[in-house]
Amino acid sequence: MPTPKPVPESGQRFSCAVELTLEVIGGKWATVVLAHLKEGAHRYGALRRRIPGVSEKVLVQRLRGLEARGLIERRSDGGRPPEVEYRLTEEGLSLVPVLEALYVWGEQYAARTGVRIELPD
Amino acid sequence: MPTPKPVPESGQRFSCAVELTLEVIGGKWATVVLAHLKEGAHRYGALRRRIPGVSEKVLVQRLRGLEARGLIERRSDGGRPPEVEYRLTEEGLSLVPVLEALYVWGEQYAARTGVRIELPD
DNA sequence: CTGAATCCGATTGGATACTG
DNA sequence: CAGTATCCAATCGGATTCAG
Repeated sequence: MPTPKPVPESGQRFSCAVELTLEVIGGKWATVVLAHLKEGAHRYGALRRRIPGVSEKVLVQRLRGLEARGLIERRSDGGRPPEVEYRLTEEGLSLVPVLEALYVWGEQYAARTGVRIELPD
Repeated sequence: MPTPKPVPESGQRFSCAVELTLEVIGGKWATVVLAHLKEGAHRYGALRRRIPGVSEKVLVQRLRGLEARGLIERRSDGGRPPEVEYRLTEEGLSLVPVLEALYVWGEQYAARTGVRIELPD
């Protein structure tokens, strides 16, 4: 696995490995985006439809942030109308076990509590 | 496993199981607290020393929130000076695979990037 | 020792309108 | 189609002080 680019803000202290992980994939939507990309490459519009709860601004912020961290890759064909795809990088693929764990727990919690998860599409 | 108490805010919509998980254990410090309690019961002061990056206010907020969600239990002996212990509930124990995944990824990322994790104590 | 209370700034998130 | 640009609200988080 190639070494990823940007190490978290130097000068920061981490007292637990979980703190570091959260520094990289924390926030309300980063893991949701990654969980969808785990299923394969998605176009921008497809991500929007699959994550209706996030605003465009925040979605783009997350995509740019994850790209800067080397977890996802953006591919544009440069045509008109534009066609842009996002996919996990090799580095991003290393997160699959984390994303799986988050997904499985959510499913089980939903089943236990009766919370409904309504998939778009 | 007993059904936990408070289902996330009714009226909210979840389009992916990961969104639901994040609703329950999202935020900057919740998983860090849980990861320490995964190793066994801790007194309040011990948690503070192990998580030097969090302020007292936020630590107490997280402890109260996780308690309300039924993920941790607070036990006080009522003496003076007081002695309070926190531990994972059965419900909280269901999160262990998630916490493990977050921890393992953080350790590997630290090794790849050279980030140092400095344990207190 | 285990908190509660207060004040405040920083960060995040959301609605809407606009563009190549 | 895939974004930008603004403006604003809400939440999160930090430092400090006080208390039983």
